[in-house]
Amino acid sequence: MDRGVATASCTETAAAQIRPVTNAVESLLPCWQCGARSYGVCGGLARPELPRLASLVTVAKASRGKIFIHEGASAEHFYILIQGSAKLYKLLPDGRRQIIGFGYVGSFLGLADSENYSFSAEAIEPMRMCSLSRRSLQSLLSHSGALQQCLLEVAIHELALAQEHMMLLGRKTTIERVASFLLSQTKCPQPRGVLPPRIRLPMARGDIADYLGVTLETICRTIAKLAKRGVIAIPNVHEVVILDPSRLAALAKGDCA
Amino acid sequence: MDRGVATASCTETAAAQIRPVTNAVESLLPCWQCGARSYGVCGGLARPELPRLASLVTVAKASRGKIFIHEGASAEHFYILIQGSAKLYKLLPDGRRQIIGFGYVGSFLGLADSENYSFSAEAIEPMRMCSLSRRSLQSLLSHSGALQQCLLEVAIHELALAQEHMMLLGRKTTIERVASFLLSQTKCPQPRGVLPPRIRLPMARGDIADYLGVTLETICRTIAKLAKRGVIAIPNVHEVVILDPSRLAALAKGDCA
DNA sequence: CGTTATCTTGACGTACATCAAATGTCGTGG
DNA sequence: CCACGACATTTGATGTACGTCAAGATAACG
Repeated sequence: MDRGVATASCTETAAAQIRPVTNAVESLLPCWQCGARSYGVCGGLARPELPRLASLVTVAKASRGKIFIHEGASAEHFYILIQGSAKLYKLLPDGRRQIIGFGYVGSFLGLADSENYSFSAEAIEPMRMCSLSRRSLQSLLSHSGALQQCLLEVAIHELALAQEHMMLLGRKTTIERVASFLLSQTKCPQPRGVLPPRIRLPMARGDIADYLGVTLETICRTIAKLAKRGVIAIPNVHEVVILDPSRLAALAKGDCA
Repeated sequence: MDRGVATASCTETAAAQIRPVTNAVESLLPCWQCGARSYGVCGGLARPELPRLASLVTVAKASRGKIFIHEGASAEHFYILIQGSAKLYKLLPDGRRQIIGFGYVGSFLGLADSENYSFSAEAIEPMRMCSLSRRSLQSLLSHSGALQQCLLEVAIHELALAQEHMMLLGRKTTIERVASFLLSQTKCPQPRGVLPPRIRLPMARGDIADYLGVTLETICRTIAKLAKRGVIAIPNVHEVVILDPSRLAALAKGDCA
């Protein structure tokens, strides 16, 4: 049913393709990669649906610190992150900030329940993303039940994450928050070839603080405490090694002191 | 297109109806009512789709205190609340509780991103709800793009609410939390004929506390403080009158002290 | 290699939790 | 109808986890 509309060609090395459609196809290659991971939108799409997606998507870059979604602005575009990472946050009038989540490779960003974004997004590291206009997404959705299904699953998953985070923010102590955070990071895309216990923290301490609802100083102290207790080790500021996973898990659930 | 398969019988008073199909239609009447409100799932459904929905739904009751969704249990059913209200919550092993939301008339409850519920739900008041098996919902979704669309919107709206709540739990002071909560309650279905400034709080103080991430005592003190300042009045424990809406809104956003 | 941002550690203050007791509310049965 | 008991709410007294302020150490960057 999908005959060769020049779908394929999916490796980085095959850049020497001739037909112009190739570029579009290439832009969607990362979606396949995301799909390999758990919750990318593209992961749920069947092969025949990808060309249409590819034809509507453009690849954009953002350097560290670039704010590419502005809370309150008209929600014209959606993004699928294909490289780097981002922080999503909301602000109060006086500048207090709550980071509501981080975006990694495969994340779908920009879902809003009104005409406007309800949060901002800023690149933590140099970033690449697929950009999709609102109208394109609507068109895709109306043509593909699979995509709709997929997006629903993504939204429901995000909702479950948000609920877990509410529990953290409302009821957990600082050490439980940090333990939970470190554990959750182990489930994020990690650089290849590194063993599971070592995790990368691309974000600043202040970002972790605003994500966990405490201050920067408290984050420092708590991470130091975990290290002193031998639960983790800190080779450098942006990496953590989990020495005692089960104890960390127990701490995260508040099972012990 | 759906002829009378003599489905349910659903109203308390009109049990003497003759044509079997009437009951089915009637059972879905409350959906129409929800639709009048903003975010009921049924609200987005076109008339021709309702009979199919009605044929798969059964009406259930729950008395005050009844836990009808158990965190961790297999997610076999979804519910659409048609009367009363409920609290949704998660627990930590040691009993700490975070209420992640309240359900009112029109709420769709039970969305889970795995085979199991990720939260519990308990009736705050005597409750009636439409119950829908997981397989029924899947069947409905596969037949109706409109329903899928609708459910996506509901999920996205819930997500936005959750994000707003994260901001509240992570960064707002107690008085800001209470002000935000009272304001949000003004947007919930209220008993007919009552003027907007008076809001009903069916839940206990302890529920509000677990929703806002503080203690019961702090809730009492803060409500009392708002009353002392003349922002609200408290005719009785389960009702609040907003005397100064703009000041309450300012407090909720942290705009002033 | 200097400049600046980020991180870490310490000293002190405070908003909220905890503990405790009085008061109010509601359902039940005498 | 009223009296009783159980439970919810309110208010007070005290403790503490975390925030705030400040200074120094380390890392990032041009």
